Amino acid sequence: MKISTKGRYALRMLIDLAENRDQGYISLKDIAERQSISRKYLEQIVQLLNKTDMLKTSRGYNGGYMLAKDPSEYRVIDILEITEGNLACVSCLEDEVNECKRAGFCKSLKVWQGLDNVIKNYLSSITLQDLI
Amino acid sequence: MKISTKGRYALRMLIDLAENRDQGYISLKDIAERQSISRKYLEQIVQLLNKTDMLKTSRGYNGGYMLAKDPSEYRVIDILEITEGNLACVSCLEDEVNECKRAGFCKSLKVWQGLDNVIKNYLSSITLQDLI
DNA sequence: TCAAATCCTATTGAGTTAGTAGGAATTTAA
DNA sequence: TTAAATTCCTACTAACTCAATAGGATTTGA
Repeated sequence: MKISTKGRYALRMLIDLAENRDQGYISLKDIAERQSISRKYLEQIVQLLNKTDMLKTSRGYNGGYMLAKDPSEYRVIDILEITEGNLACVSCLEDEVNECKRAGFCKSLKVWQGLDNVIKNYLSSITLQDLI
Repeated sequence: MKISTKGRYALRMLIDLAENRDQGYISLKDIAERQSISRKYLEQIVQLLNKTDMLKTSRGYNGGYMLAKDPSEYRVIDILEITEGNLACVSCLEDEVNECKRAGFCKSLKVWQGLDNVIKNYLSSITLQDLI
């Protein structure tokens, strides 16, 4: 029941970009140093974010990344779903339709549905704006 | 960010015991069959619960397990902490005192503290009584 | 042209998960 | 007294995930 380094580092990176969003493009080298994260590992994580429209990128000399939108438009839940994968706390809640044969009579299911709700409600309520 | 089979199976086993608590000692064989869980695996999980005062045990012929207390006294959070280990959503929140060097200025920490709170509040609010 | 940066993909050691397996100890019924 | 049914204890393992490391291709500004 742990958030992995991918999700944690991604959030720290985006907070860093939000804090420095008046500085133009920020290189991974700078972020990696400020955040004490391996630059090579951060490269992989940023590619996950880069598949979405969250970031603007500049390659080559003086290149780097910047936020594509206002910090208030980055919900923590979206950041984590991109980097951690499905946030469902049990696998039978990963899909829209519960495929588990026991779903119809499973007494424990309501625990997981409720847990899923409080987690997702909470993470939906926070944006980068709240963290800088 | 998943609850493992240990926690899920333990909860299902205890719900089963709560539902059948007027039937005397219930064998793992019966529970394993009703719940479609490997008996041998369930043996390991029940030993985790058995280290606490949650269960009464009878060995030998016609032996089995029963709840030691009223279902309302079994909080889901306690069941999961015993079987899953520490439920903290990030490792820096596992101990009473946060040992992370970055804790003093980490902007992401408040996300994890808040998430930890909503998870633990929710899981503390549910008992076996609510699930039968 | 060179240096600094992103982009892309392969590999790997360590740890975790979800069991399987075998047998010892205990208890009751026949 | 013996056999069967049960818990108790511990070792093992295949598959998977995590957290990087690594090497180089590509792009771009000075």
